[in-house]
Amino acid sequence: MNNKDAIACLAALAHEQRLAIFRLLVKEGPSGLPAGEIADAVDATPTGASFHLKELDRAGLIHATRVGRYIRYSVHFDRMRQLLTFLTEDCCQGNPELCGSTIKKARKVCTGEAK
Amino acid sequence: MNNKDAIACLAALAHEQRLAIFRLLVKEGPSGLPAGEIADAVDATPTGASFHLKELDRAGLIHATRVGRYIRYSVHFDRMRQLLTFLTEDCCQGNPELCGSTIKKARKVCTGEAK
DNA sequence: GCAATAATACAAGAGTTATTGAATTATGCA
DNA sequence: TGCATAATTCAATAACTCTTGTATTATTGC
Repeated sequence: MNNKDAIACLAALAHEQRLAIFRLLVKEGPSGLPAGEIADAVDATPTGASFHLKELDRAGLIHATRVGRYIRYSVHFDRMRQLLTFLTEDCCQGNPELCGSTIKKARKVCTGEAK
Repeated sequence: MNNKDAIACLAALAHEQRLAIFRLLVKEGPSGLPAGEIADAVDATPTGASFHLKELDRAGLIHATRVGRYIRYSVHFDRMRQLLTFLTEDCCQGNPELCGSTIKKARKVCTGEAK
């Protein structure tokens, strides 16, 4: 994950309906939900939901799979973890105790790093 | 942290210079840096840096302290943790093994929750 | 008080992103 | 084939955000 990727992710999430969609899909897990159900859940028009889903997809945060006449969307969890890692990278110059908690440990857990 | 707060944080971070500023300050830790040094580090004009610092401040992600004629900015680490928590909340309906890693654990560590 | 430095505030124009409605594509089923 | 459903694409307008330059505020030291 580089700066540009992270900005794309953050911009994608920085919108009321897109954030609601993302959190809905985070809760839902890998099986995801079809576009129509997502639109209903966040009170979006089909057109609006489609636009926002495309934005999240462009950022790499979700991905689409056609299942019959439905298109199911689910979170791209690797990408999500990469983003969280990026935001907490090198926290407090490697001294997590400085910020009063353990963001660095969190990062390790998020990413599965053993470092 | 509610939806509006999270959107403010994400929008604040979704900008090249602001993200660079934020990451610089995350690395720097609680002591922070003065505005001028930040502006130099991210190649911003004084006016531009001021605008972007204000945006990050408005989102609650950093805060300002005047020290003599300098204004030092540092990360508001609690707010940062709240944001990471918000994004990973109720991941996979509480079954972190579903997403192939341990985002839920990460969240506990981020937030210091014992739950 | 005055000059210099650090930083912010304001205003205007440019650029980008969001919303809306109508039209289009893809699939399933009778 | 023909119709209904699921979802996307396109085009136009509206709304927002960023950038730039100038002016202003706050602080230090002579």
